[in-house]
Amino acid sequence: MQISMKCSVAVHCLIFIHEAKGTVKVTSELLAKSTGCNPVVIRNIISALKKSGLITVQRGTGGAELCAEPSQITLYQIYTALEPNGLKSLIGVHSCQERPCPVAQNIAKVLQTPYSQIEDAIKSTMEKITLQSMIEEFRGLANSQN
Amino acid sequence: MQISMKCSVAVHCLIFIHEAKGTVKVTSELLAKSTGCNPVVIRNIISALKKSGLITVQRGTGGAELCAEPSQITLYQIYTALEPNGLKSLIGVHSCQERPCPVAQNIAKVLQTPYSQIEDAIKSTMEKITLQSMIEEFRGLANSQN
DNA sequence: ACAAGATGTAATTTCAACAATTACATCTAT
DNA sequence: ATAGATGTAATTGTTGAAATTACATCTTGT
Repeated sequence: MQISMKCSVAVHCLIFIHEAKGTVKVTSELLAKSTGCNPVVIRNIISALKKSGLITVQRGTGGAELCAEPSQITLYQIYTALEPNGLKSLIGVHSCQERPCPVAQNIAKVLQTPYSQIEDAIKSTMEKITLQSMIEEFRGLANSQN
Repeated sequence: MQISMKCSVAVHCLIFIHEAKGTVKVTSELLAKSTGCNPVVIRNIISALKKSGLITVQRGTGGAELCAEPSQITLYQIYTALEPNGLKSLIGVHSCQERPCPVAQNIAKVLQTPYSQIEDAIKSTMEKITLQSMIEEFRGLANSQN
């Protein structure tokens, strides 16, 4: 599966939560309106972010807040919060090991090294991207919009 | 969508074609047996590789052969042969631009920079991986199997 | 105490993308 | 001509993601 929309929606939510701080109570209903997703989808994403310690959510009364400075939150943290299997799920290998052909029996192992290299490259790139940088980008865009 | 199984199957086919050179005629039927895919799926993959100039296929009589040295064929070439949209298709962004919220209106642009960085990282990693290196890996594994 | 408004999650439905399959036109060597 | 391939369009599963439904649980205000 792809680096799914979930990740984009999560970043959306985190920016929203940060920018709304002190002005309004951020509920799943509100985030659903902003992102265009269903409230339950939002709650699942929010729940995953919470389990990873990126945000706190006030049970019952509602309201989400960041747990850390945006400069300390990386895109990789956000991604892994949402994808328990991590980057493994990004690349697919066909299964054919039981077949009587030397290529079939070894293809999975042959692909392991290249695919790991790709995963590592994605990981280290994601680790360099912070929520802070995305918020700054957002503020620049939002200001020039007026 | 993911770096789909198609890519793994394509590498499988290319190794097969290379290793079979001079021994048997490599038909889509044969590749289908080895990979476990349907012959038509193989023909589509083979057809894409052909259009990119990586292999030649003898129309009518059958038989596929590499067009270049394995050391000159990179994983990135293989991948782009199969995915016309390239790495763009790997990362999904939710659409919410029409919504009356500054975050919603700008999120797509905010994500553009990070996602481009990820795509570039994947691309340059894939460009460093050659069919040659995968064939060597395969031969090492196949030999130690005996 | 209890109603209102939230979150947390399980279960189901919907939907889109991918792969498999069917079908058939076309090509090449014998 | 025919046998054995490739090239592709069209259709049919199949699978996984997202949306939705439903309901249990929590917190605060009254």
